[in-house]
Amino acid sequence: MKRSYLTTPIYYVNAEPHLGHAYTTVVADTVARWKRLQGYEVFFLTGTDEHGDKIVRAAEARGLTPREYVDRIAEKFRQTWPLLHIQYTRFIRTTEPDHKRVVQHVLQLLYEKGDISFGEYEGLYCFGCERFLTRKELRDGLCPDHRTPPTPLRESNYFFDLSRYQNWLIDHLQKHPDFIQPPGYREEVLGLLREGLEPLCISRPKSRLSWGIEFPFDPNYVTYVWFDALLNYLSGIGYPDDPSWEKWWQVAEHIIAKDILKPHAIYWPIMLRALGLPVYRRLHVHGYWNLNQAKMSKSLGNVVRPGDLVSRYGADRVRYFLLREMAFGQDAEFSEEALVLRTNAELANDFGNLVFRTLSMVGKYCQGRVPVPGEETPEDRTLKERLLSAVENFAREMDHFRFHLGLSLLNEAVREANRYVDHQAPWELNKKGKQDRLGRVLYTLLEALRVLAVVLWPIIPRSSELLLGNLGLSPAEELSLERALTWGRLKPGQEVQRGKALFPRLERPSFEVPDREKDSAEEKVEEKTYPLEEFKKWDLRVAEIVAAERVPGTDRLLRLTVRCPEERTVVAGIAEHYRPEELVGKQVVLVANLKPARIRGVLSQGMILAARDEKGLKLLVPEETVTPGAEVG
RNA sequence: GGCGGCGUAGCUCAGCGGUAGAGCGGGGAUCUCAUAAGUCCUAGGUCGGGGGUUCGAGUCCCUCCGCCGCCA
Repeated sequence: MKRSYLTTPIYYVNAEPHLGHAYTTVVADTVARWKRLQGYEVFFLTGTDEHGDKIVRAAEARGLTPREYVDRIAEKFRQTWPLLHIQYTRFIRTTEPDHKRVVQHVLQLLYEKGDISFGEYEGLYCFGCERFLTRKELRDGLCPDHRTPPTPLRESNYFFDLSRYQNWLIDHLQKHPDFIQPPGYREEVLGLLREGLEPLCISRPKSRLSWGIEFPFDPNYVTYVWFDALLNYLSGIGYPDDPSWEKWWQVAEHIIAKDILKPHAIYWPIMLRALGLPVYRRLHVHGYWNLNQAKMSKSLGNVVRPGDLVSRYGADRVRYFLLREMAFGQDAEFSEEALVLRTNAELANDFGNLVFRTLSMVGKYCQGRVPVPGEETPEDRTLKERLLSAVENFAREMDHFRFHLGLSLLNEAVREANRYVDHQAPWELNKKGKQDRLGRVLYTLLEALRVLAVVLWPIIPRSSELLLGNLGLSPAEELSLERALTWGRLKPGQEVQRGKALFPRLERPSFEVPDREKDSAEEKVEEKTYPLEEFKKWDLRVAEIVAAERVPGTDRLLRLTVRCPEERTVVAGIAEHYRPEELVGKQVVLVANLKPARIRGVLSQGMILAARDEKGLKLLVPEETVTPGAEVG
């Protein structure tokens, strides 16, 4: 059995999930699905990193214990991934007892081996920040945050001696050129290694930080940062107790963003080496998404929340854009405008429309059944061969994480198919009653759709499965690369559905700030009707009320916490009509892109819709329960 | 300060020694099965500035300018 073990980093829970997390995880999920298509057994690990003083401070700022805080944020991560159709095998948290045991086991082992030493460290400590500052961070000799001089402080800590393994690692990198990909990052690591490695401080005294994993041989210290976090890749597959960990570890591939290259490319291999374990097989490093604010709608704000994007554009569109727009390894620009333009052009106009026009013609000309194909002509063969060869090249690119190149190859094949439709003109064949020829042309197109649906599954899983269903096929049967490439699986006579458009074309958004004066002048001459585009500016969604309480000192105001799907606070003037306790659990309609307003000291991020007449006020609610965040329109 | 990367058509980028490319956007034409979608034609950009190597340089070397990483 071919196996694959893929990991994302465990995400640090000092912030909520953002676009960068989403990208890494989408990549991992896509590769996992790609491997499954090829018949691999896959273990896909993701999770959260939950120790450290930043967590303690973030928790304090919200009046929570670290435990309460990490539970809350970890849950947000866990809930975000299904929205993007991500299917991981296991979600690991560094605060789990199993993980703690592994970390302690490893610390003990390395301590006994002599790789961990105790030593004194001297540095500049800021009591305000509760941490040591590097000289680089200082501004005019002062702490940049507190504007106070740092205090020189000595502290004893445990250190992991990296330098003993430096030459071994250089050697390993030279013998395995594709250990770190793309190659630019390998060069960077070799550069770092040539400069020499300092001992890595891996502890914090408990007096200063208690939120961590205790050293098994010294209860006065806890582990710090990387030692704890990196080991998740082992504890996540059951190391050392569950014997199956080894079969996964042999094929481990890590996917990370470039900001954590050093720990993954240097500390981690050395830790593994010190433990006497084989190093992972490969490290895949990607770049950053730069947010182009000018081309973003206002309501998304500074941090792009994956849940927001999905509720606006749908998971498949978002996944496609992320993989298509970024050359893996390099930085890329993110904007909603680019997302709309790209997915309109490639998913709606080219691919979606090819699907729709083909199924539509089969409906009209063949009674909605797979036609009996007539004799194959060179044109048919050419389309088939170009498509299959595009898929082969796509496979090569996918294997190398060059998703953007792979997808552009499939786009070329889609264009080829659109050309084929125009040249063969099935509507002409139908008029002239050339049934055999018509059957062959539409059969060829249906087969092309089948192949595309399967190979696109790793990128746009939901749409792929819908399409296979419309073709009268079962995804469970068809989702195999080998089967995809076997031409002629569709059986004449089988019923197909046209279905709805897979990727409805989106209006091109307007991101310019509206010119108020001009708008109002126009409104005066216009009647009080507005084009549809006006309505589409409003982001209306179904929100579920998870908490409600009166705003103190007011008669009319309630403070609501809603899920849509992210959590928001909304102030609503409905206290005269609804009691807080009867609202919890109710689904309502939220205006999600209203400018936030502070009402009685509470920041309200949206407005709840209600109808009012002489009898009072009634909230607008969906007829049946829907997914929180569902679009209203 | 050290190491590295980048700067090519309006936008996003490919090209890495031999007559400047793609996609999108824009402009024009056309079919009508289709999601105002498809298909066809169309962009004349000192390839950041300057110098050098070469028969010949976005493509190699040097230097300057502007961005951006990593390290100290």
